[in-house]
Formats: sequence, C-alpha cells, structure tokens
Amino acid sequence: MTPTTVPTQKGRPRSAKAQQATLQATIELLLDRGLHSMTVDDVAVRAGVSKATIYRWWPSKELLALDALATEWAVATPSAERDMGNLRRDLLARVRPWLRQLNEKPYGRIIAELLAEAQSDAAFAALYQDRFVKPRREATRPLFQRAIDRGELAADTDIELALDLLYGTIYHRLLHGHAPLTERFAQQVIDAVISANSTGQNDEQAEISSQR
Amino acid sequence: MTPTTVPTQKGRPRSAKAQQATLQATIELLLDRGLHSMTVDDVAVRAGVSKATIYRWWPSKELLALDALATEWAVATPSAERDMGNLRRDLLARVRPWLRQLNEKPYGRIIAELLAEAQSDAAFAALYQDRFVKPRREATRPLFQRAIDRGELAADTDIELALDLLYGTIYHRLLHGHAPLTERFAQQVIDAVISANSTGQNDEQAEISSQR
Amino acid sequence: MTPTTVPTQKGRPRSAKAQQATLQATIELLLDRGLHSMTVDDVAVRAGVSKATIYRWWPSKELLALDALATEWAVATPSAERDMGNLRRDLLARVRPWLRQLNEKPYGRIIAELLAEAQSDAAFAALYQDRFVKPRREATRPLFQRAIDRGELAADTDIELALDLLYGTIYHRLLHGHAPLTERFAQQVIDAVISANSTGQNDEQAEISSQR
Amino acid sequence: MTPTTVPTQKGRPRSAKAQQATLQATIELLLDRGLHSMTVDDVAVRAGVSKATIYRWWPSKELLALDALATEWAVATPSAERDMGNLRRDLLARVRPWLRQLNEKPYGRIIAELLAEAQSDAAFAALYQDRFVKPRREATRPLFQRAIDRGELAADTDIELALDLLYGTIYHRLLHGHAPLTERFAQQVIDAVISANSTGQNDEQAEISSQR
DNA sequence: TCCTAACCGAGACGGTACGTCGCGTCTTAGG
DNA sequence: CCTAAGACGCGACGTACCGTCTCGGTTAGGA
Repeated sequence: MTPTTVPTQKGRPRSAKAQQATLQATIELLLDRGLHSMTVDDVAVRAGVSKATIYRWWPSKELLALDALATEWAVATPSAERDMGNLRRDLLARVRPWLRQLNEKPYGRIIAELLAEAQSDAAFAALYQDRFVKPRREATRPLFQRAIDRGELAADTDIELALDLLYGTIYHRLLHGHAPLTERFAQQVIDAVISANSTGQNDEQAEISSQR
Repeated sequence: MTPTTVPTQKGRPRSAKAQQATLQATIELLLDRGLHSMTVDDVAVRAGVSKATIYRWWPSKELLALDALATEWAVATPSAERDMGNLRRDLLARVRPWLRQLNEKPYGRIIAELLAEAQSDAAFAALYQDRFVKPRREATRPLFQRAIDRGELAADTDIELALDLLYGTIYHRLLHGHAPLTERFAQQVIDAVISANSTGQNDEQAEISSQR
Repeated sequence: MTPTTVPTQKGRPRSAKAQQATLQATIELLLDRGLHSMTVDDVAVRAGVSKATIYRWWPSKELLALDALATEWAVATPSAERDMGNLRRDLLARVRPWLRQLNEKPYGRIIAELLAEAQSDAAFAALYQDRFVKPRREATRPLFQRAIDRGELAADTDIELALDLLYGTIYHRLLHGHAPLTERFAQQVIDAVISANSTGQNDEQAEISSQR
Repeated sequence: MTPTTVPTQKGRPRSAKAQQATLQATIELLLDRGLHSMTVDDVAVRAGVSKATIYRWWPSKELLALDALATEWAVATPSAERDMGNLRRDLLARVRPWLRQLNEKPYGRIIAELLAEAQSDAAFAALYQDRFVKPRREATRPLFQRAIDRGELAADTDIELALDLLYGTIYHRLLHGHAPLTERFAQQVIDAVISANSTGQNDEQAEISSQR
C-alpha cells in the first residue's frame, strides 16, 4: 500500500455525465445570449447540475465558457490534413471549415467576450492562446513552409506576418461585423497573403479567385 | 440663423466642467483597470461628480467608456493630412500616430471590452462603428483611391479588402497580444497590402521595407 | 434711515399667486397619493412653479405638506361657536364638521404621515402641535369648563383626560381604519366621555343617544 | 404526519442566526434612529449579514421593521392571563406591561412610522392589523364580556367602542406626545371606560383611582 | 423713464438610499 | 467522496428623490 499513489479512490466517483451536460448547456447558452448575459445559475438549471459541482470543475464562469467553446470546436474539427498541391488550396482547405462554422452560429460574440476577459487576466489569456490561437497557427505554419519549399513563396517570407494577415483579417470581420465572412472573402484574403510574398510562379491564383 | 434651433437655452446650463472631469476620470480608470473593473462610483468620486449626473448624460457605463475613449483619441488626432507622394508613405503617415498611441497606453484592453459589449447590443455596435471604425476607414479610403489613380495599384483593387487587411492585422496583434505593434510591423503590413494589389510600378517599397 | 428695519423693499415682490398655486397643488397631490409618494417636482409642475420658488418659501417637503393641510382646513373651519345649551350638543357641534371633512377626503393618510415625521423632528412636532392639536383642544376646553360650571360634569373633572378620550378615540379610528367615523360613533364617544364624569343631572344624553 | 408538508427540506437551511441578528439589529436601529433614518445597509452591517439576504426574506425595509417590532414585543409579552376578579384589575393587568414597555424605549416613533406606511399600502396595513391591533383587541374583548356577565357592565355595552376608547386614548398620547403615559393615566382611562358603561355595582373603582 | 435688485421658471447638480442582480462559497441531506 | 438544492457574503448596478445651484428673463419701486 504505497501512500503516494491512490489506486482505489474512496467515495462517489465524479460524474462524467454532469461534466458533459454542463459543457453542453454552457455552449447553448453562450450561443443564445453570450457570455455576459449567461449566468452560472442558468447553466446549472439547464444542465440539471448543481452550481457547486460546476465550480468544482471550473474555477470561473469565463473558464467554463472557454472550455465549452474549445470542446465544441474540438469535436467538429478534423485533424487530418493532406497536401492539396499548392498553398492556395491548402489554406482554403484549412480555413474553409472554420469559416463555415463561424457563419452557422454566433461564435463571434463568444470569441469577443473571451478576448475581453483575456485582456485583464494573464492566466486566462495564456489559456485562450493555448486553446484557440496557437493550435490554428501551428497547424497553418507548415503550409506556408511547404509553399516556400515548393518555391511558391519567397524564401525570406515572414510566416508570422503571413499568419497575422490571414487570421487578423478574418478576426477583424468576425469581431467588427462590418462585412460578411463569405467564401469569396476567404479566397481574396488568401490570394492577398500569397501574392504579397509571391515569387510569381503561381499563376493559378488569379484565375480561380476571379471566378466568383 | 436656423429657425429650428433655440438660441436661448432655458435653465442651468450643463456643466462643461463636470462633463470633462467625468470623461477624464473615466479614461484614466479605464487605462488603469479596464472597463470591467472600473466602477461608476469610482468615476464619480475621482471626477468629483455625482453618480446621478453621470447617468444623466450617459445611459450606461459602457457608453461612458466609449465616449471617453473617443474623446481621448479625438483630441490627439490630427485631421490634417497631406499627400506624401506614394501610397506607402501615405499609409505610414496615417497609421503611425495611432500605433504610437496604442503602444503608449493600454488602449487595447478597452477596445476589446467595447468590442465585447458591441456583440450583444446593436445600438452600441452602431455607435462603436461610427466613432472608431468608420472614421478611420473613410480617412484611409482616399489614400487607396489616389494610389489607383496614380497607377500604383491595379484599377480593380478591392479597397474594402485592403482596409480589412491593413486594420484587421493591426487589430489582431492589438487584441491578441501575441506580438508587438512595432514600426517594422507597420511597414510590413503596409507593404503586404500594397504588393497584393501592386501593378509593379512601385519598386521603392521593397527597398525601404528591407532597411530595418 | 435705520439700517435694521427695511421699510420699503426693493425689487420684485413675492408672487402670492405662486404661493397659492403651490399650496393648492400640494394638497391635491397629498390627497391623491400621500406625502411619501408626492414629489416636490410633481408639486412644481402641477403648480406651474419652479422648485426653487417652493424651497424659497418652505424649508422642506414635510413643512410644505403641513402648511398645505393647515391652509385647507383653516379655510373650511368656522371659528364662530355658540352655546348649544348642554355639553353633548356643544361637543357634537364642535366635532361634527371635522368628522364630515375626514369622511369626505383621505386626510387621515396625510395626518399619519405628518405624525410620523413629527416623531423624529422636534421642531416639526412643535409646529404640528400648534397647527393641528392645540387649536382644537383649546377650542374644546371651554366647552367642558362650561359644563362643569353648569353642573353637568363633576367639579373635579380632568378636562385634559376628557380631551384625550374624545380626540384619542377619533384619531384611533382615523389612523387605524378598523371602523368608520360615523355620526353614531361620534355620539357614542361623546356620551362616553360625558358619562364618565357625569353628576347624574344630564339625563337627556341616554335618550338621544339611544335614538339611533 | 401531514402529507402536504415535506419532512426533509432540501438545500442549505435558512440561517436562524442571520434571521435573529437581522431582527435584533433592526429593532436596535429603529429605536435609535427611527424607520426613516435607518438604512438597510446599516442593518446589514450591524447584523453581520448581507443586504441581499435581508431582501431575500423581507420584501422591504418597512416590512422588516414591522417584523422586528412584532418579534421584540412577542418575546416580552406573557400570554398567560388570569381573572383578577373585576374589570378594573383585569384591564390594568392587561395594559400595564405594555405601557411599561412604551415608557422604557421609544417605540412610539416606530409605531407612528409603521402607521404612516400602512396608510398607502393595503397589504402592509392588513399585516399591521394582524400583528399589532387584532391580538390586543382580541385579548381584551373577553375581559369586557366577563364584566358584562358579572353584571359590572351594562348588558348593552358596546365592547368595540370600549376598546376604541381604551386603546385610542393610549395611542393618542403615545403618538402625539402631549402628555406622558403614567400609571395614573392608565387608571383614569380605564375608570372612564368602565364608568361610561357602568351599572353602578362597582364602587371600588372610584376609591382606588383617587388614591393617587 | 430707466435702473436695478429681488423675484421667477427651467433645469442641472451633489448626495444618499433604494432594491436588484450575479458571482463564487457555504452548508445541509442523500447517494 | 460526490451530488443537488439552495442560502449566504460581497460588491456593483441603475434609479429616485431631496434640497441646492446657476442660468436668462421678468417685474416693480426709486432715481
């Protein structure tokens, strides 16, 4: 009987059901009303869970929301990724499902509210980065590297800047809502990012982008 | 002159001092603690103004914050603008003072919180657009048009997209804070936006941008 | 030119019209909503008078109310009083018009609210006594004295107690509202007060009181 | 036993300590400053209780005050009551402890303020009746009935009127404060009420009342 | 006749308390 | 030990009303 390890835990085990119900109720309420208007009591009632249980698993409403959104998106995101042959297609394949998601439900509001929270809470900000920012950038970075290797992009291309251009522009429309996140918009942004660092070998882009 | 306006106002006039003190106290507290942690009572105390007076003129804490930031920025913003000869210089002249401001004080946090508020309040969103988004875009749009007229940019350049690329990327770093808003960053973004729509007549850019 | 006295006052004289309109508006609002629910702004608007003017004449809402009620009652109260021959008739003649007034409009509420105010403000209490309590007692005291002189009441009758019995009982019903202030009630109270101090010479009372 | 009541209550039970501390703090502040000057925040601080908790159990400051006074008086009131042999002694035994209480602390002010509140709020008035008026009248009524049965009072004595005379006179002095609530006063009022309905069989009264 | 000082209506202001709301913690009984 | 139920402390919100204060404009009496 080693005292450090606890092979058999006493008492009632944690309810996975309660956790799932909480996250589900949270994302529903977030989409319905936003983080600010959602109350933890609401979540508890809708999930059929006690408030104390919620706080046993998540330290604050904001972190619950973050977790709920991350879970929601993790489920639907296909991790598999294959080489489409050129950067334009790679980026479109990468960005398209996300944009589709963003257009389906009002996730933008949640993102904005998480972002606001992150401004005053460094720990939260770090978590936000880990769950929402870094994964996307890390998944996209190789696409650019591949394009450089292929000779599509200049060797001195600043990949970080390219990522900022790509995602910054998308976030801009998402958060400010002054224009929609259309398929055409996605193509235009991607074309712009590519042509800003182009070596001139990828003529295909202009043609496709002018289709629609 | 105009018959609709009443030249002689009845009653005690609104205290300009109270208004200014309120806005000043608000922006100070916003920069110090952010919108969420700022209390209207705090503002009242610091401004030497009663809470009732604050609510007489601003319907909510959020609208007060919006007004305070708009006022703060309106003061320091030079409206005069002259043709620098080429788009790159024009855009740099336009964007540089703002970036300098953003680097001086933590305005990003306030922007993020206003943006969050705008997500759930259409009226607030409209006001936010009017005070922060539209002016900047409208002031920048002619610069692009001039560049088209000069032949620097292609005639079919999508100016709205160019604006999104420019401001979106800046906002992205401002809000996510994953990288600083340096002078070099500004130049890179501008170069990228230009080269994405370039006609090839403006060789100057690459040289200057590679200086530093 | 005596500096202490101001024989001829310069400037615009006070507006008697404003004063009257204020008192009138006040009593109307008092009867309609009571002192607590009446606001000074309401009075000002209804009287067509500025709030500053109201506070130039009356130091507080409560004192305005007190003045308004006193004025209302002073107008309708006949000061003439004649000997009716016996105490019973004297008291009835004295009390009847007041009871009639109390039944016509909800003055009881105002009285209760003034009384409440008087509990915590000695100066107000003194004024309340002077305007509402003392006059009535002083006008009633001689009636009892006359009855003693006539031999209707015992020589050692405690007039103050008699006054308390008479007015206390009326006030009780007025303020607690557990029973109405009927004519019959008035007769019964008066009969009780008299018979408590009776010498046995005033047989008339029982008969009349038993009429109805 | 009763199927309607739930034997096992769910959740954290209401804190009896918080309830008692609130009522205690309230009555102290009421006696110290009166209802108007008492603040709910003050009560919360003194009771070591949050304001929200106070409003969770009492809908308004006024109802809290009513409850606090009723509780204060309920504690000190002996419900046991025995036949003293004649009405005079019965009434004195009934009234004396209350008058003693009224003379000890400034309850009159509170009563006046509750009474004022009752004027504009029917529900409050009903509650006031139930807690302060009815119990006392109902406890006193049998004493009069007993006296009628004994032959001390006339068979056609109007008990309600007698109650009004007794309590009305006491309330009058309590609220108007023009004279003190002495033992002698109590005796005089009681004697007056009795002699107003006397059959002439109770000679004892005059003697005792003239003792002091 | 015109000057001027006290008045007036309008309405903004500082202050104080109200009653409400939501977060995150706690205390029960029960599984 | 975990859970549901729900009471609790804390702190901020936005509202209401009081009594005070500035305005521009009005109205007599004295020069």
